Amino acid sequence: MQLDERKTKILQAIIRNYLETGEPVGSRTISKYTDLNLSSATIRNEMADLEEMGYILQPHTSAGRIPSDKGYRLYVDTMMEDREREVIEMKEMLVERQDKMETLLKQVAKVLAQNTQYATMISAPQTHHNKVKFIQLSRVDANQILAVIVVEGNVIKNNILSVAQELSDETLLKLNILLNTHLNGLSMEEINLGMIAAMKQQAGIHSDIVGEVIDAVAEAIKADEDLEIYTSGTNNIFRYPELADQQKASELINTFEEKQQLTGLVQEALADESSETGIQVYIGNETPVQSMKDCSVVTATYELGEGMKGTIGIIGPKRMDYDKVIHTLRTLQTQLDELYNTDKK
Amino acid sequence: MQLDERKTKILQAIIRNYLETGEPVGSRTISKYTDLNLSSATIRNEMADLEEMGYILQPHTSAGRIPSDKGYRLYVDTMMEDREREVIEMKEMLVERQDKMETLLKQVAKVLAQNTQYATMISAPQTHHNKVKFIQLSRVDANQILAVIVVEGNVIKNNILSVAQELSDETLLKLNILLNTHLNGLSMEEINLGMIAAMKQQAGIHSDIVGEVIDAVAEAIKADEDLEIYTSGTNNIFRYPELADQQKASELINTFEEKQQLTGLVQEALADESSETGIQVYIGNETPVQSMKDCSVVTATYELGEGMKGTIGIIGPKRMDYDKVIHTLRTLQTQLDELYNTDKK
DNA sequence: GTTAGCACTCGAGTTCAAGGAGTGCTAACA
DNA sequence: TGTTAGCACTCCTTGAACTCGAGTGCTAAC
Repeated sequence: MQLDERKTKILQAIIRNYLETGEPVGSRTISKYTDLNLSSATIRNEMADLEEMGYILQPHTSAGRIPSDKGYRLYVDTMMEDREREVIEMKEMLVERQDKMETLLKQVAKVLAQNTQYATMISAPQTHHNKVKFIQLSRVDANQILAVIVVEGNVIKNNILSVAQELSDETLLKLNILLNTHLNGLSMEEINLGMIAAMKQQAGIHSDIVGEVIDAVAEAIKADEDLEIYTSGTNNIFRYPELADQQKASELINTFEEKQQLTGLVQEALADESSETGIQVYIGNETPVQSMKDCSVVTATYELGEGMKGTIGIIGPKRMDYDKVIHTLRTLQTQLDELYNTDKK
Repeated sequence: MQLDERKTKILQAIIRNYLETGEPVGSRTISKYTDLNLSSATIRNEMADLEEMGYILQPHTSAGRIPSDKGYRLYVDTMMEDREREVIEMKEMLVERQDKMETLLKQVAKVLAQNTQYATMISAPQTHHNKVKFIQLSRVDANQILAVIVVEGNVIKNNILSVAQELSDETLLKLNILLNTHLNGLSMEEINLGMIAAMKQQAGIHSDIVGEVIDAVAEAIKADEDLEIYTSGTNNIFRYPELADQQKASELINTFEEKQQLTGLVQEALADESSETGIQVYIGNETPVQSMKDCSVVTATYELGEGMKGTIGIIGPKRMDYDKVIHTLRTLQTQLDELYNTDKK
């Protein structure tokens, strides 16, 4: 069987209607809804075909039809209109110039959740590919040393370490020079054992302290291997009856709380380069996170220059407003881009 | 009417039973449950009295009784046995030596939630009363300066600031000395405008840059005025049917997400010094957070030396296991204390 | 003061019928 | 040959009536 133009129009109408109401839609509704001027009987025939083809399904006999995952998929891939919508100017809300990355990301997640009425997540840009820009040890106390490491993208990590024996100003200066000459310009992965050994040797009598220091530096650098994820709008799921029952709500909320469960989403989004826009749509079982099998997930990757890539995700019911979500994410991508660039100036 | 011994025993039995089951408890149950050897009829008479006195109430005629807020209050204040319980050794789980305060607190919240099966929150110790210990400016780039501020308790704040004109090494050194001499040993509140003006003057031709720098420092210091709160176990509320309906669940989850709504709890807990143990119990409407009017909240303050005080909260149904929760919190208090002290070594 | 007994209340759960939305099929129509 | 009207059928939803049982309050007897 072929999906001719009329079938397409009917399917589109079914999906649109279902997106709005969340109720199964019957033939009579469609017959009035569209400009096809067909009777409900004809629509019924077509609907039977569409069901056979797997685009829609009936929750039970004598109920209307709802889109299947396959139907949504078709809709997202080919049937969405690129209708212009007023997207609330998120930038305005964002540019209160949050210096801290963390606050910015939290803010983005929140604004996005308010905007879309879905649950949102955003992963902090991964930085362990970034190069070390600057290292400094300073003495805070007689036996406490503060290590500050700045990497590209102005991400700052720091660590306080206790040393058994007091270091002189001179030693500290030497160590600073040693660390900077060896490590500057290297990415975190490039720092290896051989290099550390070499540095220890050069440090001479202070080699044990260097060891301590380097360990601390390495630790500070590695600290955020497990990526930070911020979420917002979790309780928006209660807006959609199909997700709001105890079982599902509990699972979803758990997923949002145990954020590492969301890493799968981030990996997937970053890995899949198929779409040039960096926007992906996962419908139902397509999503890599088990607890979201009754949801749809839209992810977008963003980039804050210098290769700092992160992922934004919107999680809602299958009948989410794909047009709006995708459009919003696009806008957000460009706005984050602009924000980063004006930031540079 | 007087609350004699028998009435007390019966009330206690009602509460105990209700804590376990969550169901209204009837006279027959009590008559068998206790060692009083009274018939259900007698119990009924006593229950009528207890109801009149306001300790218990009936959801509807012909249902059993449930404790009122007043009943719970009496129970918590006077009737709890200090029965020894096995509290799972949280310390073991904590002492994986989390250097970062943040990770430690998140861990505490999580372990506590797993332990008690309630929702938990923990506020980061407030540091703006603490004294500045160390300030350092370093040049990262031609026109980027890194400001690092360490305050008592080894809390580190940092900020990258852009300067229009490049600063020489010498200027930087001067500025560092200037900042340290003026600000060291002061708490954040003690830094005022007059002092800043004086510093600007001393900086001479660099006064504008000093302004910038000090603004940045002030900003970095003030950054965490709004206190950090970490939560865990939100979805535990679904374990208790009386909290799990859509309306309440949604509100509660929202409160946990919009963490600033929890600040009320923290303020209250820190303010109220009535109990020497630092443990407070809020039942139903007693809680300062509106959305928790159907819950009970137990808070404990903890102290990590050097005046860094924070708050731990456990939020559950009114029929929470007060004994266990309070006991667990006590243990946690001492363990955090020990952890801090071994940390110092 | 305690208890047995009994009538009564009220919610939870079940059954049943009515109502309605929606379907599939058939036959007639253009 | 495609479209449509019509009709019987299915199945969910709603609400009323009913039963059941837990629990109560009250009274009278012990």
